[in-house]
Amino acid sequence: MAKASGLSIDLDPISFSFHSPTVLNSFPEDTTSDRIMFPTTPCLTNTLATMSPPPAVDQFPVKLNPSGDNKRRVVGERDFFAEKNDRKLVDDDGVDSMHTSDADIKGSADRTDLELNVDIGLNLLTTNTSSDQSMVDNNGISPGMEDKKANSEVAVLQVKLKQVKAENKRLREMLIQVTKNYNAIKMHMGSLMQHRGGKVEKAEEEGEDRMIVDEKPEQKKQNGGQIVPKQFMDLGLAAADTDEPSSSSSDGKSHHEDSPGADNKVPRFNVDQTEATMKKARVSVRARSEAPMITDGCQWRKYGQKMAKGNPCPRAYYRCTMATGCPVRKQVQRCAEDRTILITTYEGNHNHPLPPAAMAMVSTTSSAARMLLSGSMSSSDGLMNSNFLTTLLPCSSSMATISASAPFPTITLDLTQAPNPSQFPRPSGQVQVPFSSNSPTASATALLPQIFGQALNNQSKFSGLQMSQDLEQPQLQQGQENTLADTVNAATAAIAADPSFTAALAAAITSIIGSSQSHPSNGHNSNGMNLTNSNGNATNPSNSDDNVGQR
DNA sequence: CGGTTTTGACCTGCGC
DNA sequence: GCGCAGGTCAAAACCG
Repeated sequence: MAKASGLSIDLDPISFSFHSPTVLNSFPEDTTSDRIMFPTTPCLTNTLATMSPPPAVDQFPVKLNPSGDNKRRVVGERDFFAEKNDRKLVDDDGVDSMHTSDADIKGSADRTDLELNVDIGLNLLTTNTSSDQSMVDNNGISPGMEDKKANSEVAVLQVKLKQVKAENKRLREMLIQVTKNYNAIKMHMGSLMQHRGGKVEKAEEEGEDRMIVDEKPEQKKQNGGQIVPKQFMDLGLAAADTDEPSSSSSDGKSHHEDSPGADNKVPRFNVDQTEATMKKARVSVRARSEAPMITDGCQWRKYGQKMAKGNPCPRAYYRCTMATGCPVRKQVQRCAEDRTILITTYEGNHNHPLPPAAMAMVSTTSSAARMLLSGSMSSSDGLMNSNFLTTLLPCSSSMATISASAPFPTITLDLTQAPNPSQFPRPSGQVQVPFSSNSPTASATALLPQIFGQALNNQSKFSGLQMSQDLEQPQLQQGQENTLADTVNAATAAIAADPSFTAALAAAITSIIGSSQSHPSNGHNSNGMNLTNSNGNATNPSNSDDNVGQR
């Protein structure tokens, strides 16, 4: 799949860029760092190790010109040795135009190719040093053979030097691009943190008094630019792997137990804030299903049920039982307005390996939560949110809602048929992107996590690069918009036109892959975006029956 | 019999 | 301080 190969560099700029500052500063000297993930790096490193310093070529003229003239020879002169010894030697300009015909050149090139093949096997690079000169001169080898041998070495070195230069050039361009991306991300995060600072203060009063709220960008720079990278890494893989158990959002005890192991080099503001927020971030999925739960591949145990205000349907609480102490929980509740709609809300990160069937939903929740947090850190970050949504939606043929006003940052993925956005009340500050679709069936609901997982997984990989490019190259957005619009239209048309939902899903999945490879844009889609006034959960405020205690 | 579900009690945060 | 609502605990019941 495209996800696995070829896209790793382009689609995962965060991990690269965020690890890169140290490497970038030392590159290319620090070519052994495993943080450099260019596929060609090992080759380059080896090549540089054997080829550097390149001026080693200058040693050969000494041998090639016994007269003591140390002037450098050029490669084009090497066919001189195929001629009679009485042939005129090259002039001081290193050009033998008077005696070199086109046939000679071609013949020389052919020989060079042949010699290259032979000489590579001889490993001449490791045996021919300046200190060998006297030994070579005295070991009884005829001058002709010696010259020919040296000539082939020159050819080998010249070719390799060309290759190295070309690779260096390519890597330099990539390095420049990566550096740009990194700087853009750093700047963007700086602005996000500044913007976020005021919002965090209130949360700090709840007990996280060790956070450094007023940290300024200058202070971040003094930390070697590691703050932003570290934070994002923690949000990503680390969050899924190291999240400790009992991260109940209500007991609050875990908030004071998870800091001792934190990296002291990282300001607590970032680590604590993101960890605490990550635990509270939620991903809600709305889907039509007759089943009591949507199939997501995980094992759940119901630990509670409660009547929620404004909804006659009870809310069930589940906790993941695939591993002891897994902090992941979910709530399942039917929509008050339409009881065929099942609302599943996920919270937390699994602390154990997952079966393939569960990976999709895990990708969905973790990626959505990650994107939600990164996007919600700034209300002005329209790029992020729209970027996320437009990537998500081409495959979902539904509606995604980001709630910044809810108690916990929540993103709602609406997989139900919702041609009329006003059908369900929405919280204020939410962004909705309606898409036309056929209504998913209960069986289709089981497939949706896979689709979302793919989409969100892709999104999580390219978001950083996309964001940086958005910042640096706004002129590209128009073209990307077109690409996205095409993708959206194609996916929507495929879903709408095909009566077979399975076929439509295949088309949608194809569009996902295509969109990820073609750099989906953050632009507006053809279906538009609109702001609505609602508040995130599908409860009906007018239905104020107090059902608590009816259990 | 072990795992899961049910359900009343309890805890916590928040608004008034 | 009080009540409300959301969330969790844990014993009992249930199930395969």
